[in-house]
Amino acid sequence: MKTHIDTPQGVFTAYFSEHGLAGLDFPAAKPAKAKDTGEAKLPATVRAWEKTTAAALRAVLAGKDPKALPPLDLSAGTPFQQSVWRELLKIGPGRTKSYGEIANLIGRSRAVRAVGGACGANPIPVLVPCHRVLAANKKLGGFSGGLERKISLLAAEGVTV
DNA sequence: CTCCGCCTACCAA
DNA sequence: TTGGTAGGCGGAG
Repeated sequence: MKTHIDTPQGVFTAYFSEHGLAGLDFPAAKPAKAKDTGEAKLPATVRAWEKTTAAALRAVLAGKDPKALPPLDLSAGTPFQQSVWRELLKIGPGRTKSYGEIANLIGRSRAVRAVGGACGANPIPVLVPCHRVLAANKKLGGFSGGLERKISLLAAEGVTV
């Protein structure tokens, strides 16, 4: 199910499955809709997750470490992608790693390019910090959500490239 | 099997 | 330094 989360950077859209947060979308470039009243119908569990998600999201956007994350439902990804995403969760605010380092950490030192693919397939940007992964030369690589966003997120954490 | 990608290391200008 | 490139790997069709 889908809900909207208000942040200083705009309204994000969160998707929840029966297992937890399954996806997150950046605010639409153009303001699609203004309000959402469907939240009143959400099950208590989902509302709790949403609350945690909102707090965590705002924390990261502010460059801080989220105290707690909602349960994440990464089941949509392949085993390889999930291992990459779990590795990304270990990167703290203001810290970065290269695609090659991630590859090493998950035991696929040569699968560098594949790691990039996994990052691009990340369904939960921001909370699963795909933006803290830079190219080998410590330069910006790419970012499916738009390089602008990657730059902003890093800037909020005090990282410049 | 083929094609593509948020990569890299390497080699030629 | 900049630019082109081939290798390597997982995912999608």
